[in-house]
Amino acid sequence: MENSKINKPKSSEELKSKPSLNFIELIIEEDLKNNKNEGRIHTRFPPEPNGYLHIGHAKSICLNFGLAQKYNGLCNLRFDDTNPVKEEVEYIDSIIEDIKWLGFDWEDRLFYASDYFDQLYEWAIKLIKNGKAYIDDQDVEAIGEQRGTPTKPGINSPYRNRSIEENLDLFKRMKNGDFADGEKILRAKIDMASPNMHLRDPAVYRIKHADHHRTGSKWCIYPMYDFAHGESDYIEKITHSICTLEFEVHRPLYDWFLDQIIEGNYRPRQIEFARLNLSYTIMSKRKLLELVEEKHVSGWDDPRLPTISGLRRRGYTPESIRNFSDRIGIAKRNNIIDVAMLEHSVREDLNKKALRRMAVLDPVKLVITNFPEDKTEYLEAVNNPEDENAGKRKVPFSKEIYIERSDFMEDPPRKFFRLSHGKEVRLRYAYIIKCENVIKNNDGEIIEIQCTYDPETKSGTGTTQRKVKGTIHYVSAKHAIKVEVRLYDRLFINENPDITEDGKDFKSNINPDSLKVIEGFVEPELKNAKPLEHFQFERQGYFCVDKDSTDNRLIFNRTVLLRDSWAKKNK
RNA sequence: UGUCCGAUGGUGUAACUGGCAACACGUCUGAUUUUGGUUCAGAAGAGUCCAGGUUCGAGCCCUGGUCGGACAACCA
Repeated sequence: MENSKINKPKSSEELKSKPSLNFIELIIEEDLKNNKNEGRIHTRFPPEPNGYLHIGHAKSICLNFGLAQKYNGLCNLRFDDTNPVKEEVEYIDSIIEDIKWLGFDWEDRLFYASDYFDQLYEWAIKLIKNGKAYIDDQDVEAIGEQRGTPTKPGINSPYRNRSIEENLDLFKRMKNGDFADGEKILRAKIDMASPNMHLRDPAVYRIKHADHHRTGSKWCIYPMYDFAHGESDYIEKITHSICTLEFEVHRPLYDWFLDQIIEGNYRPRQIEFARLNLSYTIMSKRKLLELVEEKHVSGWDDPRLPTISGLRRRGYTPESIRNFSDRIGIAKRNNIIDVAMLEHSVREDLNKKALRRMAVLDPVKLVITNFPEDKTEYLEAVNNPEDENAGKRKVPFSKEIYIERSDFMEDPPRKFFRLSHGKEVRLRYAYIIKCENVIKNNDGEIIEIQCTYDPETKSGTGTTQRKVKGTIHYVSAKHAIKVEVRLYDRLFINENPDITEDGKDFKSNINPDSLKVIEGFVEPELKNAKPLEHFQFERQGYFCVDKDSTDNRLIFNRTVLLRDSWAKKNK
């Protein structure tokens, strides 16, 4: 009878019908099956407002909000604002803007840990009353010394066995402002010999005479993360509290604090996953701050930064970031994702959406000698071959045009499909031209290319039998708009910017050529382009209008290059 | 002489309660193409960290190693 199980193949139908789940979804589905927490799924995204959100946060946002959507649950936005000296309103605003932009909605569930300060204070008193917390008079150093090391147990504080009454009184006086910062601290009474450092009587409440962005001067004591976080989850009825791996060691403490207050069957569960790492990118908030403050970049929204606001300004779309998040998956092992994956996600999205335009970024003048002097022809051009609804436009064409310097070569290699002496190419949407002559200046630099065109080869007439291998883009000289173009490249030279020579820090790996500002010519259709609009400059890449643009001067940011198998082959 | 976590192609993620490894990115061919883009067709690339064990059968289970990561803030 056992044999019936032998060699039973999986049918491909079976495999298709079951989309693979990540380990968190596996946990959720198990919980659902057991009707845990009445079958509710409730997650939260809990940023600390001490910096701008980055692509790593986007992973977490997509995870938390995505899980809620998938399982018909809810996801709260909760600011973890328990440390007033590090947190600022500017960050709150940017975080809200970024999550909305990514396309997620917390409805009326915008919360702050500071909303719960009263309740948290009550629970702290409960801890004291139950003999689970005490006031320590020692300073940071003394407490640090007593904590031991991961391999050496700590020792008890001399204040560990104060009476409950004294603790209660002292705690109240802490709250009332009778003590200076650091003079007293409330500690959980757990186990100074625990192999888990976080269980060695961790801090619960510390004194900070600082105004809070929401509670003003009401408090001069503030709860620590470990205490506030789990209890806030409990207050909000969160079922799955998802955070990154470094909090794994905190989980026993998360559970311990919960144990002190929990009533009934409902209980939130902390689950950890591996944070996102991207090659050639720095993700640490502290280091990003450093780049901003030391002006290595123009600000938090510098298009070279992996911040959400930077990516937005660079020209990334919310869809591309969400798709990226889906693609990279969720697991517990440390990872470094190739930025090529991110770039693929934008190209994929922008290919479908971006209107095509012609732009010459490194211009050289080309004169069509047999084209009438004052004539302008308006040629019909497709706005987006991937989207019929995008329509068409007219592109001006005249005797003098600009083409890309790299589209002409005097000594072309094999398989060079562009212009060279005596060779022909098609001008996109226009005619086939033939190079007759080249004019150089005294330095040997080409300043003008002279060509003839064949009027019989006009695009779209369908009469042309002649085939040419290459098609190049151009902009009519007298119709061209001069614009600024910011060419971005990766901010760091190293795949892992943290690997440096001895004595140097990650900033020694900054790519000196991460930004090149140039002037180029674009077709007149672009005249009224608005900030954040996306375009594909044909044969070059995707570009996005920068917010620094004015009526007189358009500025484009290069989002990403087009794939270029020719360039790759010739590397 | 600690505790916790992890280990699958170059990268990342899968493989449902064990049934000889799939998908995506990347790479390389070729076709199509008025974007050297897109699209399409195809290829190469791992035998799952190591050693044992259980089993008809192990990437999945067990034991022991190895390697990597996290933890000693009155930060989150």
